[in-house]
Amino acid sequence: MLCVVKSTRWLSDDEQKVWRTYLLANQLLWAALDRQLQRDAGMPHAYYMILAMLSEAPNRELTMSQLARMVGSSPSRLSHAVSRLEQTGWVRRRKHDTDGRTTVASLTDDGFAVLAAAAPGHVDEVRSILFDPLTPEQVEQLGEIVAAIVAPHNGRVPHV
Amino acid sequence: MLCVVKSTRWLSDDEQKVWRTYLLANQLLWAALDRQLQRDAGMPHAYYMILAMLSEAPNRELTMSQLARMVGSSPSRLSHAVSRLEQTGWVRRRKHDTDGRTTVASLTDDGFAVLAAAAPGHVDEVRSILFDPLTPEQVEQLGEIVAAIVAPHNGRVPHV
DNA sequence: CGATGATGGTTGAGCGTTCAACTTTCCGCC
DNA sequence: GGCGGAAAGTTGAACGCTCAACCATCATCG
Repeated sequence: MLCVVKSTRWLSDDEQKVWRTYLLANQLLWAALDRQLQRDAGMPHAYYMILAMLSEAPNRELTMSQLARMVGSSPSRLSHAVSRLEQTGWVRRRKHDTDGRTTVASLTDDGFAVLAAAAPGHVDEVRSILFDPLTPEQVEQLGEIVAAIVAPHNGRVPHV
Repeated sequence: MLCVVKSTRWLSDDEQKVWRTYLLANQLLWAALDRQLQRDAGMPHAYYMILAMLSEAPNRELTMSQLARMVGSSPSRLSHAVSRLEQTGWVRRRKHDTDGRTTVASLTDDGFAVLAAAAPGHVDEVRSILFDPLTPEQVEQLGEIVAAIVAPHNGRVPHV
């Protein structure tokens, strides 16, 4: 008779250590990133990403759906976020011309200015925490590793 | 005359790609982890870590400070979390015997049971998302990479 | 002994996120 | 044309986290 009960393969000591250190590194990274962005731009990283994606889009505007997919957030989360960004005057909402369901978010000049002001500090932070401590080979290895992690979920970006 | 204005070293295309993919991989990981834990144990990952650290501690109890350091959270965050875990009956608070300032949190039997029930699924999830897609060499490389990222912040765990 | 600062912890308000409804608009098809 | 379902967004409540303020207790040193 086949045993159909899947027994758990626990983590080896090495894996355990990698996992815990990974968690720590992540905490480090997010803490630094969010602190820096909150201080210099008055917004969390998720909001920065929204502005960044909009700034790179043609005419600096995107559908809510497109935007949600690009920053990997749920429709609800994005809607709340854009509402807040609208209050600060960095993003505007308007109805789509032809499709009555969709609304398109556009980056205002104020929003772009804030983004431009925050970008250098943000890049410096990413560099100093993630890239500077690594050798060029390690950066390359990291690239392959994250690619391998993302690969199985081909395209399907989860709603965080 | 020396130029003291630090000009930003922008990310190269390769670095940009690594960074974006890293963000994506992270989203993937946290989304899956939090979804699984929320579904199977009814708690976020931060709470799981609290229970896990307590379960490994002698007599399954730890000072709030110790606990906060181990899970890398601020005193405030931990206090709120433990309050909540107390309401569900998974953790108990009591005053320290000799030092009147410190309070010690202890894992209840219910809390241990919940943790034990959630652990296998959690480990499976970590394995299937992080370790399974990687070759043994890549796991080793990842270990060195995260170690290199953590190293500069020697011991100083940030309050997330 | 008493003042001073350090240590350990809690609290409340505000913000961001999630989750489950819900509305509106569009599409396909009888 | 009208009906059922899919697609696009929004909303409100509950929850977790942050930040600043705060309280209590210990340690030190004059």
